[in-house]
Amino acid sequence: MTHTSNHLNGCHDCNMKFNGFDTLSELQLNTFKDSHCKVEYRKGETIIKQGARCSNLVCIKSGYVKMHVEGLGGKSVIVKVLKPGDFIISPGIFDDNKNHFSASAITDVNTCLISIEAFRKVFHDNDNFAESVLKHNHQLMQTLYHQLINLSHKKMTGRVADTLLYLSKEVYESNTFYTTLSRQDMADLSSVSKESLIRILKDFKDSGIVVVEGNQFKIQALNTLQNISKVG
Amino acid sequence: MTHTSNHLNGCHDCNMKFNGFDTLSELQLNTFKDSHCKVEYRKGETIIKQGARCSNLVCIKSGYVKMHVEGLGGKSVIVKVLKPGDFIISPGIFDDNKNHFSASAITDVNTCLISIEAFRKVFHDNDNFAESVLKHNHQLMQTLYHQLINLSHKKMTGRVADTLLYLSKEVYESNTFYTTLSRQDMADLSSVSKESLIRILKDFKDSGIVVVEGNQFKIQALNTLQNISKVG
DNA sequence: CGCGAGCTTGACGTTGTTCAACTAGAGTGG
DNA sequence: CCACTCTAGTTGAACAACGTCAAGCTCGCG
Repeated sequence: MTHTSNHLNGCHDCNMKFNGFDTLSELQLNTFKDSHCKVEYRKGETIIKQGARCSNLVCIKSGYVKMHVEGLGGKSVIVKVLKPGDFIISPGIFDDNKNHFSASAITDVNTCLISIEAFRKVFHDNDNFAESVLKHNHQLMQTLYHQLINLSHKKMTGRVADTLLYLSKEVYESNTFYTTLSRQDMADLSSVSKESLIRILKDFKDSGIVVVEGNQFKIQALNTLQNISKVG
Repeated sequence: MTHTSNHLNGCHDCNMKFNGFDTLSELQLNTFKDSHCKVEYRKGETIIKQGARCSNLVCIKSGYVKMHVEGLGGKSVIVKVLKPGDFIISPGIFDDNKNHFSASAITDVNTCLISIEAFRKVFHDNDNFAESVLKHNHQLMQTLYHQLINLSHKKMTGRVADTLLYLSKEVYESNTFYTTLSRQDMADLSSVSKESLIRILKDFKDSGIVVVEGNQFKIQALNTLQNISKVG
């Protein structure tokens, strides 16, 4: 053994935090621990690059990460914002071994990287973990369906309202939040141009729906916002 | 046993055809066979209804099925067109047990329905099957990413070109094909209005890129079409 | 103090949806 | 066999939505 139990206590803690890791035996946790790397990314750094070979399962211990798909002409769509406790399984793991999206740090981020081999092994050994993984996948897929509807049927105001609600409910879990996402990021999350996002944010601000102070947001009229999101 | 081996020969054949079913043992195939129902749907019928509880894994033996997400005001997006050999695992199976999309027959369709319990059992018993399922999932997810890019970054002509290429390459596997998708369906697949789809189709026809005769299509200038798709 | 990156605003043109009218084919019932 | 209706497809014109461009602004930082 190259690792002692003591040396890895920190990592043991970090493994335990993730959703779906609860079905793992000591032995399986050790498989992860043996393969893991603790890596810290600075704000702005790319963690996963679309098109590159995928080599790791990325677990986020602290910080926030945007998961985005790069399209034509340098444009991209942000699919999801990840927070501590989330992990990223690249959808190429059992397929073409390539990443089909990118992930970038939007704050400084502490991660625990687990090798694909270790992941594969545990996936095969523990059917309950396999179920967790599939479930995790399905939830991501539901996010994607939701995004599809958003993009194709809602107009800008609805999508921006959705973004604010998403950040408030799912990501920062508070009616008031400070985000490190830039306006461009928020635009990518809503699939509108940066300028349009700004204009709509101003509208919301002028009509007293939200308070905006730079990157500090406060949702004042939750109902109105939810209604805008619903109607489109 | 309520089923004899003889009685189920037809079904044994049908199970064997599906991608990812190759890792199943005789015993596991029997688990599926015991739970299965042969059901025939007529063109236009709903096979899976979004929001309803999911009760089956649907395997398509013959015919074509559109998989679509229903949005606001009766609008919907078609995510994928399924053909013989494909199967549908509802993303709610290990989660909220609900369907997050609908599936409808666009021709008469023969299906083999396998109960979720049987699926769950085999998923847990056979780790290679579990891997197949995850892989299947990942491929679907890649389709969704692709769609996201399409919707947010490409304009109409690019999306319609994409639809034609998709139908030609992935679905009907030929440069000339007859589709049972209506114009509205094709519009939903491209996320444009029916009127816009028709206009663009006319443009393509007038510039000699495709030959359109009702629902019969022939792609003449593949390169041009691919280019339109690429540029957006 | 001046520079640069990100943010904001306005004006403008394109894109694509909506509405309405018209057409063609496929039943349906007298 | 012929109106009659119903649905799907098609076309045109008007309008709204949205992105792009260009300019000015703000704030942190050297």
